[in-house]
Amino acid sequence: MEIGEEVEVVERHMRKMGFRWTSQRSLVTRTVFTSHEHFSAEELLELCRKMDREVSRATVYRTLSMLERAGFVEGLDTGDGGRKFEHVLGHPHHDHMLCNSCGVIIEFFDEELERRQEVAAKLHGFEIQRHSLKLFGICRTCRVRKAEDSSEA
Amino acid sequence: MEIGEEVEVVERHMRKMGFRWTSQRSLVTRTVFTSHEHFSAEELLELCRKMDREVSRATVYRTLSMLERAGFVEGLDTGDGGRKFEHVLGHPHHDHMLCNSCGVIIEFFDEELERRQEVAAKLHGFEIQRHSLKLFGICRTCRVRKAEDSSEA
DNA sequence: ATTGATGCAAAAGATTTGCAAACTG
DNA sequence: CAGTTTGCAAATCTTTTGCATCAAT
Repeated sequence: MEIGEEVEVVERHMRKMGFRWTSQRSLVTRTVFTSHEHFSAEELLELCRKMDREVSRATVYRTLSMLERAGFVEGLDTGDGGRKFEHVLGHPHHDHMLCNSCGVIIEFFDEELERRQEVAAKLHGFEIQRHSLKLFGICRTCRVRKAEDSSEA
Repeated sequence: MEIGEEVEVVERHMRKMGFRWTSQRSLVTRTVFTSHEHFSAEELLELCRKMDREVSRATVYRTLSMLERAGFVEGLDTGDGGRKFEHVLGHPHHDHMLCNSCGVIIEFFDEELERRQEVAAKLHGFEIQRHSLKLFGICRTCRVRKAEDSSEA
């Protein structure tokens, strides 16, 4: 799916929900779908301001939260109090590994993990609406680097 | 393990690490291990102030963060920007289900889930240090209540 | 024209920090 | 005693909100 299409899907959905489609909402939405990395709200604001340095912080925050509630964007707590976001459209579900050393975020998916979560939920009569699985640790690159550092020393 | 013992374990560990053991650190630690629910930093401050209304917010925050870094306390992002904490000593690892309706937090554990996470990590050369799995949805009680509400209506 | 959306600046909530004074080892 | 830790208040950081103005339908 190209970015233009994704933005149109969002626009149609928002209009259907009775929201107005403004140039700001279009800008923020385009920026969200152009960003193929995880971004914080402030980073999104900066990215938007590169296109239009007049957008207000409030509008970016409001639009981001609108996109999140509509399910086009998902928030990800980074474990240290921060939050990152990613777009979801045309981006199948996945979980995350976060490197405590370099901060990189790796996406992964495991069918069996998904299944077992449903099993565990059923056992408690719990109905899953969404889930969040994060593995915190050290990524391959950092492990290699550390191994090298210690052999050099 | 009784609360006194847990506090002693923490005290010994902290002293060994070269930290000083003050009345405030003892108070915060005792409060953390007395709390058998998930608490926010501000709630912990209030609980501590019930024992000693002189403790400062900064000290409670600093001690909490010290306990977290030492691994005696774990933080849990509630998905809406908030953070809750729980003590870990003598409290085996578990994951959480969070009810979006009533806010209750259910703890659960599934051996197979743990195993699969390791498998997924290995596949990416990633070394897990800790993980966080949260299922957001509706708990049994709320589901029953909703079913009743709709049949009454 | 109506009503929702924007921008601003102020407010709010959570946590951190600088520094003098108090306390621990 | 020396070096930590505390308490306070101010500073940060992130996000939200009130309200007058502007714009989409």
